[in-house]
Amino acid sequence: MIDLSDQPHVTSPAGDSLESDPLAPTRRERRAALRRSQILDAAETVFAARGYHGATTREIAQAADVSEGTLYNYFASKRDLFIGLMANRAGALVESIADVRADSVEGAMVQLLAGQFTRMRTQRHFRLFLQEARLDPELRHALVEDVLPRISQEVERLMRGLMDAGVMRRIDPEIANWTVLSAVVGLALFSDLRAAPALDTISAEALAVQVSDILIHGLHG
Amino acid sequence: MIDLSDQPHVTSPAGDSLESDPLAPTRRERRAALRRSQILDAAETVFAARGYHGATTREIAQAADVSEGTLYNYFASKRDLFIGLMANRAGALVESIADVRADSVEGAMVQLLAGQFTRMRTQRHFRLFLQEARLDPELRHALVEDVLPRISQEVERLMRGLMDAGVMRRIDPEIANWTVLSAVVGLALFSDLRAAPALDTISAEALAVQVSDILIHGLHG
Amino acid sequence: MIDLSDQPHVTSPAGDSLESDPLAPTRRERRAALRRSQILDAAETVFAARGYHGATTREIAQAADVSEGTLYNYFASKRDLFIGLMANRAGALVESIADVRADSVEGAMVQLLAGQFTRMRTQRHFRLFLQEARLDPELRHALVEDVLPRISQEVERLMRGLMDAGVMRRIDPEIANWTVLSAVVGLALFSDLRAAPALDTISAEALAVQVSDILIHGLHG
Amino acid sequence: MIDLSDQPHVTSPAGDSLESDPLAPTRRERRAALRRSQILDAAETVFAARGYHGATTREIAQAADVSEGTLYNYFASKRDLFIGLMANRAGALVESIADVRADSVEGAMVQLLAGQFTRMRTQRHFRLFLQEARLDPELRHALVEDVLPRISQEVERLMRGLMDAGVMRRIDPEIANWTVLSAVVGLALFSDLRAAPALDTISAEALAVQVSDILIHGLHG
DNA sequence: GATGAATGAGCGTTCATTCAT
DNA sequence: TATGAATGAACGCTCATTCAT
Repeated sequence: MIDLSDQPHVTSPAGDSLESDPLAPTRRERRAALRRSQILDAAETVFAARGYHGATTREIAQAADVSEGTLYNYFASKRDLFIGLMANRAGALVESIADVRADSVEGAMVQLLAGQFTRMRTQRHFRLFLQEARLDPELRHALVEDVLPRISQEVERLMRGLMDAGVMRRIDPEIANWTVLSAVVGLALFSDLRAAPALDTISAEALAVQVSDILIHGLHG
Repeated sequence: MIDLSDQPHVTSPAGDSLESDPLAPTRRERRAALRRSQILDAAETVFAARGYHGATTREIAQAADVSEGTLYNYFASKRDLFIGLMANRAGALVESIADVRADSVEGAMVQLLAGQFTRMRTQRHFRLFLQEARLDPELRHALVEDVLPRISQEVERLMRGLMDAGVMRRIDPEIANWTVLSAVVGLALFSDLRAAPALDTISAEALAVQVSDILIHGLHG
Repeated sequence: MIDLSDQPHVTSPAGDSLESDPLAPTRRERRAALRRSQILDAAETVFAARGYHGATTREIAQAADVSEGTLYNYFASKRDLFIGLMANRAGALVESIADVRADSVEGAMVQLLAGQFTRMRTQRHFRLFLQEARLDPELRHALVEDVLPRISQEVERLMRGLMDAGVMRRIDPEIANWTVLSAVVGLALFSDLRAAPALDTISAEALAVQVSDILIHGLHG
Repeated sequence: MIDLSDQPHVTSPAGDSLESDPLAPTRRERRAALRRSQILDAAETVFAARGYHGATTREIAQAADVSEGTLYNYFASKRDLFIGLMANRAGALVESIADVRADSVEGAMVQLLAGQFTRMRTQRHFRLFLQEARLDPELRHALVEDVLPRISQEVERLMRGLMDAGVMRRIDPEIANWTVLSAVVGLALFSDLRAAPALDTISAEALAVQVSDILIHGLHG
C-alpha cells in the first residue's frame, strides 16, 4: 500500500461539526482521490522501470494494490493512464521552473539546471513521455499542445527577463529556450543510460554549475 | 558476448570453391551479405516508422521481401536484429563526426551540428537506440560500451584540438562533450515531435549556426 | 424452483402498520413494486435493443435510473432479471390471444395474426426469449413449461372451437397450432431482419389477411 | 482430430507423375483446405452447442485440434469465423432446395419440408445465423444480401412453376415464400426447444406431410 | 433498502519464435 | 537456405457480481 503523506487518512476526524463544509470533499471523494493517487504512483514506478510497452496493467494494478478492474474505473485505458500521469506530474514540473528566481544570469540558470537535473534523476517518466509521444497522436497532442508550451513559456519568460536586465544578449529566445531544454533532456538521457561516469558521479548542483557556465559563457569563454 | 563486427554469420568451408582467392567472398557469401543488407534496410525503415515495439517481424520481413523464417537465419531475434542495425549504422555516424575538419571553433561546431541535425532529421533509428537501451541490458551494453565511446571520442578529439589551438578555453572536455551531444539529441527529439515550429521551418544549417553561436559564445555573449 | 408469479420479494412483517388493511399493499410494498416495474421496463428496452449478451447490467440500471446494486436487490442475477421479464410480459401475451373472439375462421385467424404481428413488431423480447432458452435450462423451463403451454392452449382452444363449429376440418390440432405459431414467429424474425421489403412495407393487418388466407385456404386454394 | 472423409489424407500418393497437373491443388493448398475444414467443423459444433456468445475461441481451437493462433491464420476474428461458417454451409442449403423436383404441389412441398426439417434437426447453426444477424451489420448483410435471396429465389421458382402448372392458385409469391420459410424456421425453433412432444416424436417425413397438408389445402380444407 | 466502487475470471486477439517441408 | 503455417504465452480490457458504506 502506497502511503500518500499529503493525504489525510482519517476518515472521520473528531473535530467535524455536524454541518460540514459543503465545499470540503466528501469521504467518498477523498477515497477516490486517494485511489487515483495510488494508481498514478504505481503507474509512475512501473512505467519508469519497464517503459510504456513493458509495463503491464497487471503489474501496475498489483503495485497500486488494487485490482485490474479498478484501474479501469479511474482511467479508460492503459494509454489514458499514461497520459493522466503526464497531466498529473506536469504541474509540478512547470511550477519548479516558475519558481526559479534570481537576479543574475548565472544564478537563474544554475537554479534551473540543478532543479531539472535533480528532477530528471529521480523521475524518469517525463523522458518516457517524450519518447512515446512520437508515435501516439493523443499523447503527442497532450504533450505538445499543453505541457511543453507551459514549460517553454516559463523558460522564455526567464530569458526575456534576463535580456531586459541586460545580462543576456539579444538572441532568438525560442532557439535559446529549446537549446537549454535540449541540453537538460539530453543530459538526463545520457545520465540515465549511465553512458558517462562523469555524469553520474557529479552532484546535480556541480553539474548545473558547469553546464550553466558553458551555456552562458560558451565554450570559447 | 555481443558481436558488433557486423559480419554475416555464414561460414565458409575450406574447400568451398575451386581455384579462387580464398579471401574473396564466394557467391554464397555475397548473396548472404546482400540478404543481410536487405533485411537491415527494411528493419531501419520499419523501426523508424513504428518504433521498436510497434514494428512486427512480419512487416520487416515483407519490407525486406523475405520470409519471416529467413529473418531468423540472419538474426537470432528481433532484439538481435535491432542491435545488428545499430552496429551496422554506427560506423557511418562515427565517420561523419570524424570527418569534421575546420580551423575555427565556429566552423567545426557548425559543421558538426549541421551534419548531425541533417542526419537526425532523416534517420530516426539512432534516437530509438537511445530510448530502448534504457531497458535492455544487451542493447545498452552495445551502445554504451561501443558506439557512444567512439562518438564522444571524436567529439572530444575535436575539442582538445580546438583547445590546443587556443580558440577554446580549458573546460572539462567530458562535460563539454556531453553537453554538445545532449543539445544535438534533445533538439532532434523536439524537432521530431514537431514541438516547436521554429525548429521545423529552419534549415539544418541555419539552426546549426544559431545553436553553435550559443554553445560557443554563450547566452551572455 | 422458478418463480413466475411475478410478485415483489418484499416481505411484509405482521406488525407493519397500525390499523390498516392487512391485504392492502403498504407504502413500502408499493414503492418496491414500482421499482420492480422501473427495472423491468428498462430491461425490456435494453434487452430488445442489444440482445441478451449485448445488454449490460450497467446500462439497464442507468435506463431504470437506479444503481447496479439495486438491480440485485430485486433480481438475483442478470439471467433472473431476464426470466423475470418474460414472466412479467407473458401474461399480456397470453391475454391478447385469449381475447381473440370471432365467429368465422377468417375473422379469428386474421385477428390472431394481426395482433401478434403488431406485438412482434413493437416488442422484440419474446423472440429473444425463444433464442436464449435454447442454451439456458432455467429459462427454457420457464418458457416451455409455463409460457408456451398457456399460449398453445389458447390457440388450440380457438381451433377446437372452430372445428366444433364446422368451419375447420379435423386436423391434428397440435400440429395446426405449432404451424400457425411458427408462421407468426418466423415472419416476425424475417421482418425484424428486414429480410424482405414485402414484409416491412405492408401493414400488420394486410399481412395478417394474406397469411391468414394461405393458412386457411392453402396455397392450392 | 476431426476426420474429413472427403479429403484425401495421403500427402504423396504413389501414382503421382513427375509432371503434376498445374491446376491440381498443391500439397500445401490441400493442407490449408483441410485445416479450414477442421476449423469450420469445430466451429459448427461449438457454436451449435454454446451459441455465438457462449462459444470461446479457445474451445473452438481445441475442438479443431489446432492452436488459437491458427484460428486467426484462417479467419480474421471470431465474427469472421462465424460468417465464414455461414458462407461455407449456405451452398449446401441452397442446393438442397434447388434439388427439389416434383410434378405435384404435394410432392414438391413435402420434399422441401422434409428436407429442411431433417436439416434443421441436425444442423442448428443456420438458426443461430438468423438470431445473431439482428445485431451484427456485417453478418446481417451476408445473410440478407446473399444467402436468403438465394434461398427464397429457389422457393419462389418452385412456386411459380407450380402456379404455371395450374396446381397452385395465384397468390403473391413473395408472401407465400416467406410464409413457408417461416413455418420451417419456426417449427425447427420449437422443435429444438423441445417445446412440444408432438414435434419431437414424429419423423421429419410425417411432419412434412402434415404441415404440407395445412400449407397446401389450408386449415379449412 | 440504495449505492457504486471494487473485484477478478475470463474473454478475443497478437506476434515473436519454431520447424516441417 | 528459404519458407510461412503453427504455436501459445501473454496482453489489454470487460462486466456480472459483491459488499462496505
